[in-house]
Amino acid sequence: MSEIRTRLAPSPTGSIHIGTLQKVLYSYAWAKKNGGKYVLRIEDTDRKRYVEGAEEEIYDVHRRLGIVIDESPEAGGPFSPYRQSERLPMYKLAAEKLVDEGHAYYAFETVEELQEWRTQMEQSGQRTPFRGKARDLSPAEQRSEAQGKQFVIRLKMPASEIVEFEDLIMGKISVNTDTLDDYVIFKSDGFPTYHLAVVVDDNAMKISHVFRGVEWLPTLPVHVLIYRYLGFDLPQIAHIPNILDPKGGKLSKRSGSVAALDFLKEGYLPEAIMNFMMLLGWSPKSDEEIFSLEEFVARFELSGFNKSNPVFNRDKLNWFNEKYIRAMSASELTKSLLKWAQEFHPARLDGIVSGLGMDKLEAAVGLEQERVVLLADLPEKLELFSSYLLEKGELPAHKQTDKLSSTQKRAILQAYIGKTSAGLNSHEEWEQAVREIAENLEFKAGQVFMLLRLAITGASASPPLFEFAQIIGQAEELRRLELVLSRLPQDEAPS
RNA sequence: GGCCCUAUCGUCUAACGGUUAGGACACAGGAUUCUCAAUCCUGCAAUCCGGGUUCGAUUCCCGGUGGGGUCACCA
Repeated sequence: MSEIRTRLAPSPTGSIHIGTLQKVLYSYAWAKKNGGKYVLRIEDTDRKRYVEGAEEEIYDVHRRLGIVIDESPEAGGPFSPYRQSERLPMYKLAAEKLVDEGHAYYAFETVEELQEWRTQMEQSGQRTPFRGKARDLSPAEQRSEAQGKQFVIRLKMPASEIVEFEDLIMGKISVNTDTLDDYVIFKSDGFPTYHLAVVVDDNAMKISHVFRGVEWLPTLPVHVLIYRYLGFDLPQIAHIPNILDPKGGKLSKRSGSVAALDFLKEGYLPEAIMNFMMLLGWSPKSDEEIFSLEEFVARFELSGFNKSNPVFNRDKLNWFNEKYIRAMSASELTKSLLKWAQEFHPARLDGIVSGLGMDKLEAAVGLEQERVVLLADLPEKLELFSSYLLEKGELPAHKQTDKLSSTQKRAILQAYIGKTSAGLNSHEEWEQAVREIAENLEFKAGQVFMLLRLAITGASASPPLFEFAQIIGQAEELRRLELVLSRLPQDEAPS
């Protein structure tokens, strides 16, 4: 069997869409599972839509995901160059060959004429496939007419032919050529269109399997015909269903990010994003759901695809992210957080880091680890440690402490200060002490815990108090308590 | 509108003619608990509709309906 070679063939026209991650994942996994190569080819034949920096982002995203590209413009390879704009002569040759053999022809309709033709079609409520006027001229006649004129080269659709193809995911596809236009394969600017370039390059680069979006299904017969006319063998092709927006239609910004990098910026981990994308449209034989990239590569097979369009489900993505965050050690998570902040939100963590120092930061992250969904949730939580929310404010109201008078609150806080100053060295000892206070003063334990939480953390939701206090240190703990005490109203009618 | 693809809980999906239609997310309830989480348990919830084929259809065929794609000198 010949080598398994897959490719990603993006156009450098903007940010990498989250959906193309699926093509990356499936292409990469299939190549690696079979000891083959994953190659990147840049399809930059549209000069108008070219975006500076887009190619760099493609490498960047791969690096962040930990996916190594075997052959690319950057890495080189045996089939260089890997940018279509640098491979122009090959397409021209192929196009001329098709003309010579009667499978393509020079067409002279101008853009305006075509536009007019389309409007006419639209008005008549019909749309017959386009056929150029020069399609039946001989190659020689076409070329002489082309002298000094603008022209394109169009594929000459055969009459009433049923083109059949076996798709890896969709199964048998069949289309009648009478419903297809004479597609432009070579533009007047000297660049090929996708249809020609993709066939020429996949063949030249010995691509064995193609994973691409279903939007290519309607033009698949065009590609099949070009392969046939050029005498090339067809690769195996899998048309991946597009991901839909929860609100209907294709995934769009109204439901959040769509660019892969934006998800990273939001605080999703690469592992979680990949894991989520793997399973949108593909599933393993087992019920397992958590896969590292390596595990996915090992398990990936072509039979697990679903044919219909999946809906993007953020709750599930969030669940994956939580799982991955919890699976990390506190120190790994701290590193990820620091790196994330540095890249996407510089200065966001500065106050926290300088306030806590690295050791305490890591300990605090460890405490908050089970309470966050995104990396982005962490800074706010960590601020409870590095700065006191009640520096200038009042003790927050809470249903558990509402019924306590100032005098009662004062009694509790003073009793606690007494105990904690004497030294409480373990979680158990600490908890025992608090419960004793509640018992002695005849309050519910819950009330006492909540009052202390409010006073020490400044918030009604926090990590366990003893562990929290350990991190901020006894001096800071006492300072916070004294501050609250000093602010409690002196006179108050008993409730 | 023409052409192409598609259809199992709200969502992601499993079940390659015979299952109490399975799992996961979400949701609800409970256990645990110093709050918030986490964790564990339980529950709710699906084969789009109509015809065939068959002893028997989620599964095969046809039609309808819904969804998606495409109809550029863009990919």
